[in-house]
Amino acid sequence: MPELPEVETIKNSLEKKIKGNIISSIEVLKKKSFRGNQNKVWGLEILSLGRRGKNLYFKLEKENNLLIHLKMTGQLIYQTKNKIEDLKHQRVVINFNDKSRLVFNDLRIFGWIKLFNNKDLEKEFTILGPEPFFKEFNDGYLKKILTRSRRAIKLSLLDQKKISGIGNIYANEALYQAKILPIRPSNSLTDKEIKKLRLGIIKVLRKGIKYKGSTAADENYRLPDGSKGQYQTHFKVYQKNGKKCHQCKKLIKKIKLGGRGTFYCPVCQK
DNA sequence: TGATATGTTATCTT
DNA sequence: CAAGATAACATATC
Repeated sequence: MPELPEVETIKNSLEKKIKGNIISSIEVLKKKSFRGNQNKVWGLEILSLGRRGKNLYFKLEKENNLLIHLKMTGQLIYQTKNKIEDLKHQRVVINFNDKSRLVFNDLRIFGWIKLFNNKDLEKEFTILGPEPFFKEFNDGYLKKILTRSRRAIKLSLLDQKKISGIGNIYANEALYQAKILPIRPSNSLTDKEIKKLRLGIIKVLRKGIKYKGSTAADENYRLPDGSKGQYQTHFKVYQKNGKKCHQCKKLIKKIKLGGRGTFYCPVCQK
């Protein structure tokens, strides 16, 4: 799924391709997938690209911004003029002056592109918790949000209002890295465990970015050139149920937590 | 064929 | 009242 490392990878990759491009038109093939008046941005230049949590945004001229959320199956595929090819689940197509285009392809139609002015975009971001790479995400902050809750620690990691950018894959991997069981109540973690968890989160996210995100089994995540990420080859627990733990050789277990697949080593994680 | 996968949000419950 | 739990969204795949 597109989580922080996947969206960061798409941002970095797209930046080289579309920064400075001028939008010639936007075709909305599925109404649900685009909110706002797409005609307002015709003729505007893409000044820069940014990411906040799992959100990607393009800053345009005249204080316009396109905010994009891929949800679970969204893809952003860039095609130059000699490589134009229709995809199976096209929802929005952004055409550029140089005849290249960016296709928003989304199987399940949960994802969207929204048009915002600068002020409203800022407002959208205020509800999100700090990025794991922000200074503000320190041991004290993590302790503060965890001691207030009795929910399973994994559910706290997935809460975008508390920490932004972590999804199911990286939550599972970070907890393995920190040797903490996903079902532990958030407020039961010791100071030492909180520190290990913070470092574990940062470690797996950095590794995810290094390998250009993960395209696990049955996943739709793609880079803008259509290729797959490679972090899935480094998973320690995600979708590894029934396989041996790297450290202790016992079998990785799978349970459900908050309706989501949850993977852990019953020996290494306490 | 119905269960399964998942990010976010609306809505219900404790 | 707030926090937590759960359903809903849409669709391909097994």
